[in-house]
Amino acid sequence: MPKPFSFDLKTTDGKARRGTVHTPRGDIQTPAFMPVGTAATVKAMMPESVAATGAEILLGNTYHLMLRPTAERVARLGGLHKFMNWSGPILTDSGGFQVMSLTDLRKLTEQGVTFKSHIDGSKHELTPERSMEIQRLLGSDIVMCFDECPALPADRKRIEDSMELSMRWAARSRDAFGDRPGHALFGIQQGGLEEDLRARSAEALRAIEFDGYAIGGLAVGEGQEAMFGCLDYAPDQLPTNKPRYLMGVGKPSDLVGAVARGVDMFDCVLPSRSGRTGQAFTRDGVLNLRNAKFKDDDRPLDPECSCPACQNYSRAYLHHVVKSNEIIASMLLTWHNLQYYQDLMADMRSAIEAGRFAAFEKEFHMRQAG
RNA sequence: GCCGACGUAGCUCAGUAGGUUAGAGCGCUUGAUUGUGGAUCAAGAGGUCCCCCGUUCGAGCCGGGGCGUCGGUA
Repeated sequence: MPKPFSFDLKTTDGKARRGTVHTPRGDIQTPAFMPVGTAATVKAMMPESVAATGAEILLGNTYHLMLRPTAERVARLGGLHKFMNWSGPILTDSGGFQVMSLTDLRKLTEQGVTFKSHIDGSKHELTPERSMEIQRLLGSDIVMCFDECPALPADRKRIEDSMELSMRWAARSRDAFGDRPGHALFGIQQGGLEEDLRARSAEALRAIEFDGYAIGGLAVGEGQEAMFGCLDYAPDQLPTNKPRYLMGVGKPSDLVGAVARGVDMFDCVLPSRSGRTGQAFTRDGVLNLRNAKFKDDDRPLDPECSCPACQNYSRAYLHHVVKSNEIIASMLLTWHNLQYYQDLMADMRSAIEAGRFAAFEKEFHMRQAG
């Protein structure tokens, strides 16, 4: 059987890596950005439009889908790909992040987490075993370990205990996942901003063996400088021959800095959420389309962008529909932001291939600042 | 013409026995947003309390007059 899931590292430039993740549902060129489609939809986007931006893989979410419409129903209806009309690979988060983000609605034990549904208040239990089962029912191509992720800042004891729990859960996730050719299981490194804890976490994960390794627990309140400080060593602690995925990151400058430090994959709600709140990422920095200064601005959002928002509409129009709360505002700005993110990743891939990533990084920062 | 109600922020309205710097919601002007609770949060600007006179130590509030809006009526 041909390698059903694999990673080819093609070339490196400094620490930056250019590779390809092969899956039965298609290849993913890395460094890659994965749009977030929490509830079986990238909000405000048709799946074919998401594909048109160049995205090769999407995220789905265990927690949200288990509550509604439930994993069993998705399975009965033919799996998540068919259900949401996305034929490419899908990575599913395990619900671990909601352990943190829904902190008021959950109870944490060694066994797992009990959530109170934010929809109707009903109780639901999530364990490593149940998370694996849900992600299998969804038909996820890249399954994430069930982990726990403390918000920062947190004291060392809390971070250490949490990391060790996540490592025990990683082992349980591995056992529960079993052997599923064509489907990958990624481990998630924790350890906050403590280098030795990160090292111990990486060691534990490498001993278990995964198809890819995520760096979790970052971009949770520590700031970019501290995050980069951690990324100066964290990726190096993970295997070189497997994809490295920085979870939940980030702003364009976060992506560039993380690629420079050896990260291959990203996901973030920022381009889609910001699109819905009027914020646009462009080659010349961030624009907030709510701002009154765009009322009479006849220029395109980003003249170098190929997306429909930039090709067919003015900043004045985008301002108007944002202020009027029109649905098309979310559609156009989300599309633009996702296009910009994909273009940024493509530019980084080209720069690495050409061995000029350092120069790219410099130019990027100059334009964003200017 | 007469009777009645009303007049406070851009809008809709609160405003407690008359008591410091007059409030709310929405809107407006900004900012935040990182493994999405279609979420949320933060900051700011904005007032001749319709006008005049009076009572009072002190008036958005009480009295008189005027103006305006709305309703009723002839």
